[in-house]
This record gives sequence, C-alpha cells and structure tokens, in this order.
Amino acid sequence: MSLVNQIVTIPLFQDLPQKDLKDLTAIVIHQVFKRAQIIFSEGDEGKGFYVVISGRVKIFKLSPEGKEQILHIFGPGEPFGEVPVFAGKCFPANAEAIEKSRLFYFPRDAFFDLINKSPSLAMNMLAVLSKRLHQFTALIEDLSLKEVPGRLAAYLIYLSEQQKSTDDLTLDISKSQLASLLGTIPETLSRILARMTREAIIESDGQRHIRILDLKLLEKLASGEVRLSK
Amino acid sequence: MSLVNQIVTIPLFQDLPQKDLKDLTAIVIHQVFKRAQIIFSEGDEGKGFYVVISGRVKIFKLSPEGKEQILHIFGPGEPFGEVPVFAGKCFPANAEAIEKSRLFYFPRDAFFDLINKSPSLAMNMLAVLSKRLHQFTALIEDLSLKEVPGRLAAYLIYLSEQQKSTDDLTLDISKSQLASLLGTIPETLSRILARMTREAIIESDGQRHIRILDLKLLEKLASGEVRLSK
DNA sequence: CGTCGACTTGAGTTAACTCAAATCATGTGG
DNA sequence: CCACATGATTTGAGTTAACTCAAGTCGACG
Repeated sequence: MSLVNQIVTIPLFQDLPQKDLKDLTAIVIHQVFKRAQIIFSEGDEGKGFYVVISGRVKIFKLSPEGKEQILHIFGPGEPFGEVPVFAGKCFPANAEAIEKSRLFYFPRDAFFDLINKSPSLAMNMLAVLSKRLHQFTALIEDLSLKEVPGRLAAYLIYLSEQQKSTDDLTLDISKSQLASLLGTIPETLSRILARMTREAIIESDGQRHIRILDLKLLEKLASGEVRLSK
Repeated sequence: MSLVNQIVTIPLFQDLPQKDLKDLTAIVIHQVFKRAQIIFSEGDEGKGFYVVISGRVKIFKLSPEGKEQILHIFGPGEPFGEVPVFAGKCFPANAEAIEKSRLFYFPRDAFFDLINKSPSLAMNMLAVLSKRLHQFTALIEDLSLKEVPGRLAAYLIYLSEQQKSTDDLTLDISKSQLASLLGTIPETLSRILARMTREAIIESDGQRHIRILDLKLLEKLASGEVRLSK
C-alpha cells in the first residue's frame, strides 16, 4: 500500500485536501517496535508525535513501588504523544508497544508548518485532543467515584459494544493489563470476575472469553445503582 | 476597560493579530453567575465555551451517592467547556461558580469560523487542550498511584510555589472543596492535616493559613518516597 | 446569645491491598 | 509426544487506608 493510501486511512487526517496529504507523506518517518519495547519514557523531550499503523501501544504511569496505571491503549489509526508537541512540555507518561507495532512518526516542526497552513488539520487535531480529555474525565470519574466491580462492568459493556456480538466477548488484553487499565491489581480483578461468575452475571472459560448473562445488572453495576454482593 | 483590552489579557488569545481580536469581540457574550450557580451540567449540549474574567469556577463529577470529584478550578483568564465544541459531544462534567463570576461566552459556530481563518488561534487552543491533558494525567496518577497524604503534600507544594511566600501559605478554597479536589472526603483530609501537624511537617492556625515546616519531607511524601506515620 | 455551616474527632466497617502459595497455560528441548 | 521451565492467573490469609456514621467543637454573623 502506498504511503498516501496508508495516511488517508488515519482518522486524524480525514477530509484533508490532497495537497496536505502529500505534505504529510513528505515529513512522516516509519518506525517499527518489538513487543515490550519502550517507545518513550515519562520526562523525555517530545519532538514529534506518533500514529499507530499496526499493533498496539500502551500509555502508562508507574508508581515508585512499581504499580502501573494504564491511561490508554492505542490501536491502528490512533495518534499518541501529541501533548509535548503543543504544550511544549515533556511526555507526561510512558509508552510501550504491547505487541510488534509499526508506527508513523511526525516531527514537530514540520507538522507545525503544516497545521499553520491547514485549518482542517488543526480542527481534526482539536477534535482528537478533546475526545481524549473526555476519556480522561471518564477515567478520573471511575477511579475516584466507582469501585472496581463498577469499572469492570463498564469495561465489559464497552467491549461488548465495540465487538458486534451482543453478549459474547473476548478480552483484547491480558488480565494483568486489564487490571492495570482499571486501576487495580490482578488478584483483585480475578476475585471480582469470580464473584460476577458466582452471581451469574457473566460466564467465563477462565481464558479470555466471557459471556454476558445479565446485561441489565451489569449496567446497574456500572452506573453505581447496585453493588456486587459477596 | 474596553472589550478588546479584556480579551488581550486572556492567555488563549495571546499573540493574535489585531484583526482576530476584533473578530472575537464581535462574537463574545458577557455573562454573570452568582456564587453556587450552575453554569452547565454533565450531559448538556455545549454550543460554545467560556473564559473566566473574574471569580472562580469548579468543574466536577458527582457519584450516584453524592460524592464529588473536582476536576479543575478555573480562575481569571482560563477557558473551560471546550470539549463539546471540538469533540461534538455533550459536556462530560458539571460546572458551578464557587464565587460570583463574570464569564465570556464564545458561541461555537462563530468561533469555528475564526479558527479556520486564524492558525495562531488554533495553535493556542491546541496548547490549552494539551496542557489540560497533562494536568489530567497528573490527577489520574494521583488518584491511582498515590495515597491521600501524598496528594495533599503535592497540593501544598503547588500552592507554596504558586504563592510567592516560601513556606507560608493560604488555602484558596475551603477544606471540604480541597478534599473533593484531592479525591477524598473532609474527615480524611482533616485527620491527615492533624497527622502532618503532629509530625511537625506543617503548622496551621486551624483556619486557612498553613506554614510549611519541613519542605523536604513534604516533597518525599509527594513523590511517594516516604509515608506519613500514624 | 443562638443558630448555622464548616470542621474535627471517635468508633467501627470495608474495599482493596500485600504477601505467599497453589494452579494453570504455553512453549521448548529431549 | 512428554517433562519441565516460565509466566500468568487464581486462591487464601491477614492488613490497612480510607470510608461511613455519629457526635462533638469551633467560628462567623445576625
């Protein structure tokens, strides 16, 4: 696939005039990262941002004791690492490929010139950042105002919506990583999955496959309307 | 003070050509909110965004049980409520004036036209959103990876840096509101302030005035290097 | 002086954590 | 194809930070 063809599939670059797409191909740098390879670390200077072409990348924070909080997992088409580009600060978190990933890297200075010439590109980037703020708002709400069962319920609902299948779903990440994404630890996640199974809210093969048995109840858990019994 | 003079003092509109400033004055709407008055609620449709001219505004989430998590407190010069403008969604949180506040309101459609014509304005807005993402990242880290004493320590350090005085500081919000900003409740905040006082880390008049006695220790608390003893 | 709201303190509960051990899944070399 | 090493997940037992509920205490203001 040609470079332009790959770039047009990136939502951030949707609806751009042909001219802009061509300019983008001129500044993009193709990079490949192996599974578990660090892409950047918190505090690094950011001289550009990335877009995932294939594979997946996790953005995360680490506590001094080594506990990890995943902020995002980005897949194909999604940009990340833009904050330092526009805020002029260092990366606020770490990025690591969770599987072999191909990335496009756009150096800041060249991208700046492009944005100054292309209002659509600026608008698209504003939309991306705004959506991310929206997602962070939801994560803060989860962490501060919900218990782990509620967060898990919300995630399962999100997954079942994302995957077509109404009630059958497959975890797209390991349970350890899911724990980190939900702001908890594997032991706690495991216990809560067991409780949900015991309460006949879900059914699991013990692996990554989960079947939702009681969506109504799951929704009430996610909204905090009810609590999970012991 | 003239409208243009007020608008140029807003950081978001820094370094804009005279023409753009004039256009802004043409679309701005002046609004006044009383203390405790709701500005918008989560889920409301957002047809524009605001800039605080005077007073202060809190942005917050509420749990079903009524617990509040403050996301931000904005003061003069700071914009808020931009997410729905660019993401095309509803407000992800609530906004309330915590004191009598004068706001400038910029309707979306007119502002869109302006951004499309002014790359500087777009860049400034990108910088604002990026900084906000950075702040949210820090809040998520605090909530997920730090204990309340660490969050409080970080806030006290932030305050002492913001206010000139090296070790003497004055809380700019009530302790209940501070508790909500730190993701905890007034009782817990009160107990931790008492412990910090007992450990001779701070000294307080029981009101809003606090003196930092051991900044080094406070910094270690904020970074998670040490923990607060009972 | 009395009332109101804000803050503090006490006592008890609990969700989630830590640490340790057992179990299971997967991939490798023999 | 089996036996084992490795990493992921689960389960058990005990601890704890922070919560809830209830009862003061304090300060500002009419």
